Amino acid sequence: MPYDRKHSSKECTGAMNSVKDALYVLSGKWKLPLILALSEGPMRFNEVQKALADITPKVLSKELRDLELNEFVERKVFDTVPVTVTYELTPYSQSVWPIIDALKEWGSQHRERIIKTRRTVSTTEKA
Amino acid sequence: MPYDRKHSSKECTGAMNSVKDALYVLSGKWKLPLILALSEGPMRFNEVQKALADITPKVLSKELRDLELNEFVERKVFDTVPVTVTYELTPYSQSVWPIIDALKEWGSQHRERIIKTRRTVSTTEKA
DNA sequence: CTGCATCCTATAGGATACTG
DNA sequence: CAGTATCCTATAGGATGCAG
Repeated sequence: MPYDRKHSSKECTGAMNSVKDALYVLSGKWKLPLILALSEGPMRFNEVQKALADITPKVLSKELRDLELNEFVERKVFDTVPVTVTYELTPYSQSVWPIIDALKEWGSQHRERIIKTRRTVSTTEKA
Repeated sequence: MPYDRKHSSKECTGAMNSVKDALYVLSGKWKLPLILALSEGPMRFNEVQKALADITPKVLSKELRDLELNEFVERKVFDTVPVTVTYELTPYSQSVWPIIDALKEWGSQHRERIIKTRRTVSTTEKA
């Protein structure tokens, strides 16, 4: 069976590692949607939660801390009563925009074609 | 920090759903790397396994079936002895290339900055 | 060679309740 | 308001062995 290799596997391995690395920080159910949500501007904890619709505080809290760690998000505490906390994107976070954009584009164009292999209901319809 | 990313929350919700949908099919540790690997041309099961380096047959098998379900990959069986099976990308799979590309680009540019929050070692170094 | 069966672990993610 | 604490489930992912 003769196949033809399109390019060297060396190149591919490098690319593979890059993709894996990116995936490492950005994959998961919430990271990218979270960044997308925050692109509207600084938001408070509750507002973010509302924007994400179905995320629980525990998970949201963890995700935000992860994003903070990787400097995508900055957390600001205002000494009011009661305390006010906002989350906003860092300039650095702009670097992931192409990814979100590609995902958004793809999702909007192929939504109908998607075959659900898991039972998790993602968005549009609930049952 | 002024960004230009402000837009109405309506738009944002739509975008969010698109992103979630895309993530639904494409997220996970292997889907995208797998597609990247197969971009070299048709490969046999063992070859794919080698290309992915550290994936087990069970997982590989499942991932390939998922990709097949969503028509990113076509499985071809050749009636030889022993049987030969190849996997290759469908034309449709090209639609996800922008995503892989964005990921690859981002990964290669920000690799050094990544903070590992989990102990899973993704690629470049083992410990 | 291809890849399923079985068993197992880790972790992502969630429900619910509660606190400074 | 902004989370944390606790408990829990599902799933991703892995190890090993075997079968067509």
